[in-house]
Amino acid sequence: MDKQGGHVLIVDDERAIRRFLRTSLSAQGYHITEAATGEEALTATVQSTPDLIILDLGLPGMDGVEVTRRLREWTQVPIIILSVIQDEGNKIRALDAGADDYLTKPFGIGELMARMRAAMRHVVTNISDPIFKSGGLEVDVVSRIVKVTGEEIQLTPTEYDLLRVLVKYAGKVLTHSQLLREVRGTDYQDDSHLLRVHMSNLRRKIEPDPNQPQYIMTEPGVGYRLLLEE
Amino acid sequence: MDKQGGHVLIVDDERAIRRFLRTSLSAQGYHITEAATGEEALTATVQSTPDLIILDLGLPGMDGVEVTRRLREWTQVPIIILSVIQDEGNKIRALDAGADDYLTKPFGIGELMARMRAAMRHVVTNISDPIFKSGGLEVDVVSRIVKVTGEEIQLTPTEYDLLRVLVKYAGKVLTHSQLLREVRGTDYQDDSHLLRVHMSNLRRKIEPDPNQPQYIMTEPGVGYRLLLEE
DNA sequence: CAAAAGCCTTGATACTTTCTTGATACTTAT
DNA sequence: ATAAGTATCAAGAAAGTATCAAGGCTTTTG
Repeated sequence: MDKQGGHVLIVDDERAIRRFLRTSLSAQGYHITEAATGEEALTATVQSTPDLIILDLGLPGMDGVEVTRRLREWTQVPIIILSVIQDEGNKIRALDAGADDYLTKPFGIGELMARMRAAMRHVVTNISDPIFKSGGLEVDVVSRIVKVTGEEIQLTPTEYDLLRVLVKYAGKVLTHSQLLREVRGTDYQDDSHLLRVHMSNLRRKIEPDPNQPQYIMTEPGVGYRLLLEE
Repeated sequence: MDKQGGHVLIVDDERAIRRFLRTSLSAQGYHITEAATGEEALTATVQSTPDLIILDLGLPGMDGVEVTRRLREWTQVPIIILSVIQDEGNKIRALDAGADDYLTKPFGIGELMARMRAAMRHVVTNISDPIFKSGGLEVDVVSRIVKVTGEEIQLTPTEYDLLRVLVKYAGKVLTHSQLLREVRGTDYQDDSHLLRVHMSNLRRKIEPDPNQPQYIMTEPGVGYRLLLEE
């Protein structure tokens, strides 16, 4: 269904199963990381911050339930358990340890992917938008809404894109070509006049006094930078 | 495990199964409401605001998938599907319609309860008001009735879907392709002309003055967004 | 079964907003 | 004072938007 599915960590001691999952999921646009043991799974979760974990129950050493428990001490990432064990007690233990779903092998890859989509839905729907704030400036990049001292501001696509890139690298200096490249592609990356016009329009809309910028600072000879404030 | 488990709506046309579930879940401290048909399920969800819904797939009339779809138009309440059908396609359809889990009969009551606990862990939000209001606009997403300043308005299916998606993401900017995808599927997501015609028709029906929209704002170069008021 | 009604889709056209370009003034450092 | 870089204004070009109307499809009705 949806391409660009996100990042999935596959934990299984059997190489064949990892390969099967990697192939199937990659084809659907998921980005894959693999781990073969429980310990590896824990470090891989920290390092690669997956959007979902597929976890085999029967790992050597630290088993799936224990891995789940350890993960749930600090993260809410969706976990889907795979297992050959049909036993109800096992399912209950795994789910109560914090797993989101439990699937017995053999399973259909279509069903697994449907359950993955279901598990990942929870995360997005329940978390409110991350909002960038600096002084009186607020940028909600999910809703695409910009406010200055509580008042909503209307920006053109280019102006908004410019601001979005500045927010993305807030506090850091962005060169003219970096900004142009991110906003209008490589073709325009030398047209700094164009950038200045758009920047002027953007400032007129968000700066209380464009002559004395409060948010977007000019770095002469280099580019611009968005000020970070508490 | 947990007593005082919350409020569960059981939807099944077989009285025996409803009774079995009611008995088992009541013993665990859950408060139970029952429904025998899809239509009853929809009204019961509004009236009793359950924390979780157990939904049989094979209902007479409106089936479980359709009930799920209708519920997901406005609420995120966890839905666990029960079914005698093992077929993978059925599972995928139900999960993609918005169900949280799918359990085939016969099932262990212990597993069901573990899956219920897992499903309820996700939810932070309560059931929202199924009637959206903003200024003089009222959208009842359960009965699909739209009113402007108290007057009922007749919308075509496409117009209603468009409005429903706008309501679902009220206050947020929706791009043309997002709107088209939710309303007509991925095939049409580039046909922005089509979107404009429908949007124009919708506005003619709900906006007092389509030249100066009060509800549906155009975000030039991006898409549309439904205004939130008080 | 045919006619009518309603809806979706497409094309044409007028309209609005945004982008780009050129001209001009300003700032800062040498 | 000059040169290089920066900011702003204004106008034409380009892109995006709103609306009307006609044709085709499906569903409802007589």
